[in-house]
Amino acid sequence: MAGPGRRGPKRSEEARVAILEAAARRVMTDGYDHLTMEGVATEAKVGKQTIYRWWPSRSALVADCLAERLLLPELFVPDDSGDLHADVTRWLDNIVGFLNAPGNAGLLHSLVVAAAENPDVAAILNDRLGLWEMLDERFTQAVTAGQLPPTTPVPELGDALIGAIVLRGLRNGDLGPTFTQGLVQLLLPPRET
Amino acid sequence: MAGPGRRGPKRSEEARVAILEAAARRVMTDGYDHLTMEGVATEAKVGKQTIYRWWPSRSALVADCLAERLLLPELFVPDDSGDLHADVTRWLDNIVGFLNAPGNAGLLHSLVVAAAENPDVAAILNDRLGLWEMLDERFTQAVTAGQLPPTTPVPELGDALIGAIVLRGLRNGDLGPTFTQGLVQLLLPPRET
Amino acid sequence: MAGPGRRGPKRSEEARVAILEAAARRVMTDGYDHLTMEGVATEAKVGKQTIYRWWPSRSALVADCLAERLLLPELFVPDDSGDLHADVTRWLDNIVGFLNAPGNAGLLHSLVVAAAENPDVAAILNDRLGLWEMLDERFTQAVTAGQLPPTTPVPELGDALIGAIVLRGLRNGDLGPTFTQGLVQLLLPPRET
Amino acid sequence: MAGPGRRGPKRSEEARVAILEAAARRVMTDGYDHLTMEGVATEAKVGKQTIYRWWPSRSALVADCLAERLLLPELFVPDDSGDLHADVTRWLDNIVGFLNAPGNAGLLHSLVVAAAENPDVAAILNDRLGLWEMLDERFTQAVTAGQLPPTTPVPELGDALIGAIVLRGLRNGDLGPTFTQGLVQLLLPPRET
DNA sequence: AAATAAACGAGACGGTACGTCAGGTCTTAGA
DNA sequence: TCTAAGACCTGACGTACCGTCTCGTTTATTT
Repeated sequence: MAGPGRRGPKRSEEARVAILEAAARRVMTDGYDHLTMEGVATEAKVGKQTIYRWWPSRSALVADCLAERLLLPELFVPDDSGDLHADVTRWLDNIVGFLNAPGNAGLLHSLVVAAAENPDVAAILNDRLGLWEMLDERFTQAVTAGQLPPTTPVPELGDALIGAIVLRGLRNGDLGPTFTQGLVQLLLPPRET
Repeated sequence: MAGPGRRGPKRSEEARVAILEAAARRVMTDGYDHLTMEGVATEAKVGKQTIYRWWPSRSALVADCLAERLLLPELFVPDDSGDLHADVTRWLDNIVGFLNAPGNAGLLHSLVVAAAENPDVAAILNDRLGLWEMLDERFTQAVTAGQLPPTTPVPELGDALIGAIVLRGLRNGDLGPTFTQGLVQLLLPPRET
Repeated sequence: MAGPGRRGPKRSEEARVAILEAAARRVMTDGYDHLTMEGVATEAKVGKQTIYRWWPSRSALVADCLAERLLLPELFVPDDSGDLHADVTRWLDNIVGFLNAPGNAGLLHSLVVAAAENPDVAAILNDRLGLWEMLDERFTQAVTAGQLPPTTPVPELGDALIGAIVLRGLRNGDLGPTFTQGLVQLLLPPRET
Repeated sequence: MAGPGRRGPKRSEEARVAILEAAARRVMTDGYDHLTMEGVATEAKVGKQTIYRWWPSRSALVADCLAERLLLPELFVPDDSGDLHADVTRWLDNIVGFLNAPGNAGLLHSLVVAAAENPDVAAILNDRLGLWEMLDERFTQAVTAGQLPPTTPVPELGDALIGAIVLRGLRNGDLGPTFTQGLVQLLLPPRET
């Protein structure tokens, strides 16, 4: 967009940040479906056109918020302590703990809606957030280490894990220890003791 | 709403059906997020008030469409042939086949959005559609029959199965045989040969 | 627009009047070029769409204000006392007095702009206001009565009279007795005494 | 361009002319009310600031276009052949011919609007264009020569003449020979035969 | 039968937000 | 230091729908 030998003023970093922060704040408080461009513009003290100049839609705005870690600040990297059960359990507890935190009640709903409405958001959630990537890595490592059978369908394992969480979350179902332990027991081979 | 000794005309079944069909058509063609009450009213040749008289919101409308099987006509009942692998594989192929069908491209997205925005829709998808219920039943039966270990966390198994499908669908990812076979292999114990 | 056997609610006279009055007020205070649809809507406590439903543009709004005598309440009918000089002088003084009145400073400018931008406004000023028509009538009568030569080009006489006033007004020039007397002397044959 | 011993570039004559020509072109084609600063800047390949540096408003731009004869190239100087009727008739025909020329349809409207909205434009039209001045001169000469009575209110005569034209033009009325002849007959004393 | 009342189609109403256009100011890089 | 480019905040544009509220018509019960 901005060539190297471009004339004119540079994009205002101040405005950019103010917009993203306002958008993230609105999503957290009111949910994605009550997010409006005008609301963001007002809250960010910015002209509407400044938003539309750089983002084509509110979902693109949310995608950028995600990319800048303004909505999901934590990375949820699974540990690699050698104990797969423990690592996955801890990872699950982290995520579930985050989703159960007071302010994050509607966040999952918002992100799912945003992702369903805009492939870019889905892509960001996929790639930039790295949930799948990190799980794949950890599970591939587990296969190498013999903690998982070599025939394990790693991608499906990730989908099943995250999918179960999302589904439960959408239904406002139980996201407690019963759930996480059930998942671990279901998806990981019995711990050899 | 309509007392026994009520005066005046009865609720018009014609209008009711026209509205639901128009709504279902719109969701199928344009997606849930482009569904508008005015659009439905126009397409159903009905006054807006007639919609608002009976449904409080567009998501309630979609919930009713679901309940009337106008959006998901099939029931996806898992077989019980005694061969769990085969039954689950067939069930998965049915669902995936439906989702991959030409007209149903955006349907999953629409339903997820509707469910995320309105708990009633989520409840309908849960209860009335009976996906979880039927899976639970089949898996419980499998536990009884010794096809699954008695410790199997049945609810989580259902969530993992459906969750993986939904997640893949949302990302427009591969919903082919590799995926379904991977899921079966992952979630069911190895077939005893 | 509204057929005779139309169902539905009737057009709200309250809203119609509020809009016209707000528009007229704005034109009087701020001038036609600062007239905005949003301003009118706000001042009339009306939705914007209610304005656009009935008037296609702000000039149409002004045209209607004129037609309803909200901007030019007086009719400026020339007398017919038999004394043409006196009658025309009185008519001129009326008009000039109106234009010179405190609140009406920018009105002429506004109306000229509105008329130049929208033929409908021009037509209203022509026909409904009846300036030309009344002058034509008076002058035709004068021709009949022998107060004007039979060859008098009556339409041009009206244009010259009104045109001179408009031109002076636009330039914020002198609109005093010198001007009116000059016009009378110029355009009417010398008084026979 | 830059004189010797001068620091920094002088005002770009190229830019100035390009701006004025673009503005004049826009007024001729789209009319004054569709004239935009951004449009002129784009068409003149000039930064907006370069316009605002030298002209405070679009009406000032139009005023300058007038002053540079980019909009009204002709001067409309009345002849002084000794025959007042002929001279005025010729002058009227010139003006009317210009206004009736194909490309000049909306020009009168545009100029009237610009003049009504901005006194500077009105002043330019008054002074620089010299319509009134030249008419005054010619009529004063006519008075001296005895072609007009000594009591003729010369300024009002000019206003009546030009005002009639403007009014007719605004109403898109007839600007043909009937009109011009009528005006001459009305405003000038009968030709002495 | 007449009166009554609800449901219907139509659509006007006050609003909110949309996405765009232009205004006028300010900033940057190039000549 | 003037220019071309263009980002910025502001505000109005005209449109799409929202959910509510009349209208006048059409049924279906009571009285």
